[in-house]
Amino acid sequence: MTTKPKLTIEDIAKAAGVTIKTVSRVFNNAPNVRQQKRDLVLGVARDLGYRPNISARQLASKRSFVISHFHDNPNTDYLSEIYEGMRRACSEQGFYAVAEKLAPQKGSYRQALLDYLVRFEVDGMILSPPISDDVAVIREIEKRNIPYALISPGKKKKSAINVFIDEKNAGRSITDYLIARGHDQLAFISGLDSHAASRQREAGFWEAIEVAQIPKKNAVRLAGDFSMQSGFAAFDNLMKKAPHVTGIFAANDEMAVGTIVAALRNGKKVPQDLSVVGFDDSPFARAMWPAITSLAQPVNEMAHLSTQKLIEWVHAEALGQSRFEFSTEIIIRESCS
Amino acid sequence: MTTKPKLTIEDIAKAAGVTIKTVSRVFNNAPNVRQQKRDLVLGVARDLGYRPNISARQLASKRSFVISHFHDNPNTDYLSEIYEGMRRACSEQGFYAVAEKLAPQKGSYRQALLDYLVRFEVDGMILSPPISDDVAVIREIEKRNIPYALISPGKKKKSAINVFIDEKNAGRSITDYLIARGHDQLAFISGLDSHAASRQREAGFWEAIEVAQIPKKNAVRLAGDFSMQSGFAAFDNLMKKAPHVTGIFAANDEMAVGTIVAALRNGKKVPQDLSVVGFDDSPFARAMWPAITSLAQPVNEMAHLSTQKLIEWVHAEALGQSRFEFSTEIIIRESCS
DNA sequence: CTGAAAGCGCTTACAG
DNA sequence: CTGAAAGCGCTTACAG
Repeated sequence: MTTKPKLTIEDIAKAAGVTIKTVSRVFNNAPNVRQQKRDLVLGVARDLGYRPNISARQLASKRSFVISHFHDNPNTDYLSEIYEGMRRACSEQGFYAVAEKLAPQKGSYRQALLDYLVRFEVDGMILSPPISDDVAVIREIEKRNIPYALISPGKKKKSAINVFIDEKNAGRSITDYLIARGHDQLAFISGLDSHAASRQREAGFWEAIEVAQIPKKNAVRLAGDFSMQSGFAAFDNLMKKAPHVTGIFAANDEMAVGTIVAALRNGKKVPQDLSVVGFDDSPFARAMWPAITSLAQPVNEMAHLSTQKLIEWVHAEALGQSRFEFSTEIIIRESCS
Repeated sequence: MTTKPKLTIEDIAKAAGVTIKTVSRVFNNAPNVRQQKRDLVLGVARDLGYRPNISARQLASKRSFVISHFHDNPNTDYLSEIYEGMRRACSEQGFYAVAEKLAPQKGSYRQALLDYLVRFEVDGMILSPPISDDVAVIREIEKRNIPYALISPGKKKKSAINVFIDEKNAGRSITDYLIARGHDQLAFISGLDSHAASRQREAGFWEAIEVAQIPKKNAVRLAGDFSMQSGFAAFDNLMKKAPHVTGIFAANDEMAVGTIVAALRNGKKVPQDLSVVGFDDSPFARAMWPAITSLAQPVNEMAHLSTQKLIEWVHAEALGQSRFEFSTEIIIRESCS
């Protein structure tokens, strides 16, 4: 590409009347610079349109300035929210965001991760479910002292950044919502058991039932795996096991969609004959007809904060606060009456 | 992160008994190295586990080694296929793949693109629909002499890499499929008119009808915008305008899903009462119930080839072959009888 | 065609 | 706390 006369750290130093060391410090958020000088340098840099050269920083500092999200999850809506949150935080701080999909055919997570870590020498990693609970992966990362963040882990790690919602409480509140609308014959469609979130959401479901003093026999658990197909199957199962159920809580929106489609095929109207609520507030939930009432978690913000805290950790070379809980909300639409 | 003793170009040069210049040439696919020496160097590098330091290359060569996909398209399945294809090609060649989502609230494409180009100094860009037909964006890229590739452009550019399928022919062939199954009352649900692909698929639809000598009045066009909601609306429209239609070709799978859901809600069975085919072979098509017969295009491969050719262009500093057509296939499932 | 050296734009010990 | 200098690992003119 065409190279216009590129500003260097020296140009800024001269223009601000300081040494390049000071400029370097300012751009690395290092201590020992008076606020006044910091503002001066930043002002000059902004006026001149200076941006530090990433390659030079990488080479000199032996850092990669790469934050990587390692994942194996077919939910592209979820993944793209994470990527977008990461990308925002990275771009604010002069880092690169990389999303690495694990190709299952390539062998084990562990081997793929190892290859990856050796290759890119990332400065920080973000893990999302189900990898955020993969002890072998976490062990490899810790062995290399790479700062990392866990999004929605089943088990929080003291030595990592943990960003999460209260899954149980979320499951509880959306079940409370079903109950408040008058439903007392309920079903829960689970996700994959390997995702801690599914188990926790289920715990919330049962808690709501207990608190509302609904007899346990009036509630049923249907096994799913987060896929739309498992939502179809769950509905079939429901018709066999508990056809009297009127309120369903699916552990994610895709299964809610599957359940609704299956219900329609069987001549049931949603929400008149059957109320269905989902989880995630995915584009799906908005797009479906009827649009799906769903519990929303701020995935984009969670990824953004994870990345910010990760970058702070990289700079400070020490982990600060390690737990960050986000709140959720129920987005009310038409699938539950 | 922990730094193990890092191999440099000098270590490889010594081990192979050549100068660092030769090693550098080998890793840049530069000419003037005998095949024998090339193999020797690559062999030594592989044995020792050497990888060139990207930052050093960037700094010395003034290249960024970044290939960027600039997009504004809500279809995350499509986007993730593109990203994955790019990422594979980049990782094979020591480049970075970056996906940049245009935040619509930030103002015009053009401004966002400018900010972006200045900021990252990318070595190559990939544009996908609808941006692959945005003349203002293309003008800015050409002004800066940045190599770029267009995925599925409406108008091919001689000065760019064009990777595409024959959209019209694809639309023709899936319509032929509907006709061959005995349907002679047909509907086409269009996508956004700003996407050339939708117009071309429609042209194929009408061609098939003409060739099959089906009276034009037996076919109808319903306006959609690629969203699931527009599929719902299209079905409603269809019931008003042409309730006798039995075969529907939706310009993408999301609209096919919407149409099917709407049909189910209205007590119609798919495919018994209504056959529906889609386009893209998205995860949606596979997951729906009934699973959707759809025209598949190899998006991942298209992105992979675009990126490979882009990197070749960057290295050679000249554009080679500029047009690459991919073939498509119909994936037959249950939504069309 | 090949070799020795300068240089890319930063960061980081190391003296002062 | 600050300044001058070395150095990160490559590529690229520039002499030979």
